[in-house]
Amino acid sequence: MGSSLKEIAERVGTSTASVSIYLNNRDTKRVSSAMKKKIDVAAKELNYRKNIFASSLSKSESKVIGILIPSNIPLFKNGYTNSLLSGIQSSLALKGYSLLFFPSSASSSKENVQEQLQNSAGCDGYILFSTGFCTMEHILWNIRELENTGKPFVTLNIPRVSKEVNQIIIEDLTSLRSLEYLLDAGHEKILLILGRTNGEHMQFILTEYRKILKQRKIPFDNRRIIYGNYSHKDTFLKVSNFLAVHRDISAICAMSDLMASSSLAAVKATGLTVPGDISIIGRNNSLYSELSDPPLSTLEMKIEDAGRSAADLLFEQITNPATCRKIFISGEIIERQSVNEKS
Amino acid sequence: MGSSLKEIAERVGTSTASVSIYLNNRDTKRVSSAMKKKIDVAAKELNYRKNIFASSLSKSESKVIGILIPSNIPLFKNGYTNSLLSGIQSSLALKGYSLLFFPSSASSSKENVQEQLQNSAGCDGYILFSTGFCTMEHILWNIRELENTGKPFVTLNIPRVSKEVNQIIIEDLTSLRSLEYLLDAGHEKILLILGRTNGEHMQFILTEYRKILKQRKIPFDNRRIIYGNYSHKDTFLKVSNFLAVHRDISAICAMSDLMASSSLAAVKATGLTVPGDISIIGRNNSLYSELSDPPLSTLEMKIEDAGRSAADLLFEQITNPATCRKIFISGEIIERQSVNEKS
DNA sequence: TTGTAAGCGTTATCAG
DNA sequence: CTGATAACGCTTACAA
Repeated sequence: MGSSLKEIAERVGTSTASVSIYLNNRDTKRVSSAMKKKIDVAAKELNYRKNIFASSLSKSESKVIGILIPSNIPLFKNGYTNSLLSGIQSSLALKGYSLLFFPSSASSSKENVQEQLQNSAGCDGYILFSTGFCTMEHILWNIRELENTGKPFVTLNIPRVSKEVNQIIIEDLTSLRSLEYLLDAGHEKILLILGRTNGEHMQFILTEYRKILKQRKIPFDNRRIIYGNYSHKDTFLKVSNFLAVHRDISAICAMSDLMASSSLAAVKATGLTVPGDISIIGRNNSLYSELSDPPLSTLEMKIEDAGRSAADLLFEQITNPATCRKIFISGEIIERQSVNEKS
Repeated sequence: MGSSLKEIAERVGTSTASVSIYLNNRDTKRVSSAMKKKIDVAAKELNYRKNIFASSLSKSESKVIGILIPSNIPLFKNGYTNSLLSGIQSSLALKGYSLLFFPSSASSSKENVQEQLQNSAGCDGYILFSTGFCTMEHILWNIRELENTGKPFVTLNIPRVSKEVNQIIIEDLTSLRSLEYLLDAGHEKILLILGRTNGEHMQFILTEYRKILKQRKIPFDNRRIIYGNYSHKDTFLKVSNFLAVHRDISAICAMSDLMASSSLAAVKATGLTVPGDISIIGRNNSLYSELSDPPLSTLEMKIEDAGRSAADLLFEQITNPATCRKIFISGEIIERQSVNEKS
């Protein structure tokens, strides 16, 4: 039952100072070994456990990292975000840090982060996420809020920002490397499957898309873009509808493995074969791509590495504050059996 | 920069008490509206944010729930655990609770929880997970540790325990309902694909397995059990090897959708068809089962519901401590296109 | 080797 | 309406 240092001290007849010091450093010379034993016994009997709030307050160091996610949709549902988190946690846990996830009920991504930050003072640092829903304006606002805390923080999953902030930049977040891979394989008529119509990420990708087409002198055709909402059903339906009308494409480039899988299902359903008639490439190297029949080639984005890097960078800034850094994570194409050379 | 109530109070010429009370209740009558405005200005200028550690210490209430996971392998990697967490978070966030994940470096599940608990006093409650790796002995030990904290807690993902503890019992964790479904469809020679050889869950399932076979007067055949380690490669390999020798089975019952998908791939690779030659059923109703070709029938376990229930029960125990409760979550079979009636 | 006491930032009580 | 002040439980000088 919530015992305190004071209770232990009283029981063994010493000061809280001695108890605290011993419990935090069993090798201390400050406490006699007789007293050490007594403390051990009392601590066990009283079920002593350190109060993290008292300790953090006293030390002005909490070993707690606040995770700020600008959305109030349920956490831990998105495979992509989970990989990021997994990377973060695996690295930070080694260094003895806990992770704190705040509640939020606001509706905009801006207010969400603000709300989470409201009761967060005392954390040793923060990691700021962004999602596909965020606009650049909100992202910058959130960064400003975070700067005002005076605590170290790093941003993750956000397109490159000119501001002087610690950033892990997942290059392929805004690249179309997988599209270029198809292009290099000789495909020209390609169906592009994006996630959502809104959000900053997709804007970057669209810009990139036009740039690539221009470079290769391929006309831009609005009809060859589909928004699959990262949903199996949506993607399946939209690709099916597309194929019912347009059979002239030779490849599909999807911005997630899930949507690639769904496209695969749609292609098969129309009687076409992969990669015989249509080549498909996904993104993420998630299990979906590996389990598909045929296994899908994909753009592995090194998401977990990104999470780990974020943690490492944050740790660096906490222990030894230095000038801001931007770290780039670049992925690679995983070749499996869903892409053919186009002759 | 970490400003405090005191700074605000000094700047506007009042006491910390007034500032605190106003900031926690904007409608208070204690503070004059003139003073309210001044406080607002100062709070904004100084970037005031409440220190969660000081506040929690003072109130003896933190609005923080500790999540105890008896393993130090990276979190957020397992789809099953993530669903549980998602359910928990979605419910607890509504009630204003934060989630705290502690680091741990120990090797045994018992020491892990102990370590996490060590610095955890001050949380308002705990949720104790168990994994397939835990033995019953460790689980019970962990529960005892938790009882010693005197704080409310609920256990999740643990087989039913006779002790008086709050428990969310996921019935299908230890059921073989999907196997019975195949049996009911007329299949008798069934390949059972379990996860791991160790851990308490699988022991329960094995016991259940023998019981069911006995009831139906089907001989137990050790060779018809494969351990897929929840791994695609392992499962694919082992099922392939199995089929190379034994072609007499008519169905496969896998304890995860992933392993079901992998089995499907293996079956197809040998030239057999699903469900023509072999029926397959998975477990979890994850996207894997939906995306497979053909889509796999599966046992939906209502994992997220379990997480939500855990959160709700914990909240109930925090706000209005009562006698312990055990809540049962039962799943249902999702019928898709991978199971045929065996004539 | 040990005890005393100040302080961490909030909240809550109580007297005005 | 308001200001002192004593908690909350722990850490850390500083003294002894």
